[in-house]
Amino acid sequence: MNANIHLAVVEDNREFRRVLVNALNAHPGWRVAVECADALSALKEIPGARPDLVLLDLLLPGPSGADVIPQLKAKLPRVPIIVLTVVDSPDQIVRALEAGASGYVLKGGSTSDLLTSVEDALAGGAIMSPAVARRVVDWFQQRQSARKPVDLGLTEREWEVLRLAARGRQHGEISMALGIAVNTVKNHFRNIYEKLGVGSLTDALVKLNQGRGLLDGR
Amino acid sequence: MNANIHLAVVEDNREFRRVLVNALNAHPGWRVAVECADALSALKEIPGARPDLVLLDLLLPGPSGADVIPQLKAKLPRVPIIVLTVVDSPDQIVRALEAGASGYVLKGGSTSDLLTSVEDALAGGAIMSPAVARRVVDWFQQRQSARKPVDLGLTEREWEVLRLAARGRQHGEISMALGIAVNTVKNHFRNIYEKLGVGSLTDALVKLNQGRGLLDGR
DNA sequence: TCAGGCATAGCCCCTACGTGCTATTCACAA
DNA sequence: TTGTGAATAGCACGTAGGGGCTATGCCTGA
Repeated sequence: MNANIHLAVVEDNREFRRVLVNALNAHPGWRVAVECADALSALKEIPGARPDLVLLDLLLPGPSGADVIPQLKAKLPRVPIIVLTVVDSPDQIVRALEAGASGYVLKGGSTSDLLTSVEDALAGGAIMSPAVARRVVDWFQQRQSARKPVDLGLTEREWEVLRLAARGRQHGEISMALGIAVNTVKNHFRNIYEKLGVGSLTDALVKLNQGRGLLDGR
Repeated sequence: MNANIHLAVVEDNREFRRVLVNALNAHPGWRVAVECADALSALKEIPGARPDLVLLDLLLPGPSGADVIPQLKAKLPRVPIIVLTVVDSPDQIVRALEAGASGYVLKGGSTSDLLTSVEDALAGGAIMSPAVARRVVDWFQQRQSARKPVDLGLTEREWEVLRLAARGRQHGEISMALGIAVNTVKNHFRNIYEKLGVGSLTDALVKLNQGRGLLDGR
């Protein structure tokens, strides 16, 4: 099964690319079939070469490596992509994983660690070094805590009203559902808006989703 | 620094717990200070014992291990919790990580792998075996793709308008931002609403978030 | 006992929004 | 060439939603 594994490498730094390619070629059964220095040529050359795995740097001249992940994945859905970069922000990591990366490895680790990672990825696993995993876990926890403390003094009733509104009910329907007058519903909204410092339902929902936008990611 | 690391183990299976405790105690400098067989006693005994790390099974008689994570974390914020279980569903894994677990290890790996994991966690890293990482990555991608296929024939321009609206901009602001007339913006909305089969912005956003409710989870 | 917060409710007003209808331009495919 | 769809734009109309202002009954804590 080590027959002839073809690899693709996208990395703009010449020096580092040389080292990388040499290390990979030294591994029995592996061969670096494509080398690219930027995102555009990666998109041009990689799909045709049909490699078994892609090693991708994020910081590239021009379009970022993150941008090419979805497009590569679209053309080579079953080919694992490992991101290899110095960027260690949780957001970047999560974005890469969402885009379809199978692994995320920080530059600076040992070469043998990297080779192991590639092996794991070829075997169908996903790769996260403890440092990267730490970031992902941080992201999860911040995501969680970013949701709860949304506690800007809204009363129970106000939450009820807001939740119904967030499901698309309008004032009249809410008043029916809660068995109160429309004017009362309006009053609740009035108070909600004041507490949140906004001026419309959409604003309120945006605020509660903390600026994340209600439909980022299309 | 290996001075005297105190560990806590929560695991209902007597056999497995024995094996586990023996393996951990065999490690120089480590000592299992607390053993619990269920969630309730874990909550009672662990905070007082102030261990340096907790190994936690998810499948326990009575309350699940997942339920105790937040409470343990509240009392011992800086103590890493490693989940050690047979449960490998992405949802469970993500839930545990959100709750505050620092690592997630599947039972069935080798004991030495486990010991390495504990070391990594004590060193401040997070732990995910390739198998677990795979699940997490799957979760990310499914989360992403669960959003995309919302493709009810909206044009590029319509998405633009909608995205701005979802961030709280109103018709006038959108028209400014895009350099088009307010009437055109209204027209886009008209078409968007028709395509989505709704009658208001809120409805549209609800629809695109596929009924998930815009603020479930308060 | 009294102040203050909450839920309730009414009235008036204005405007952003949703909708019905029409029209022009451009690009692309039949 | 003609037709279809997208993007642009206008006008007119009605209403849901947001805001100013006031008021009452209830409960709780000082």
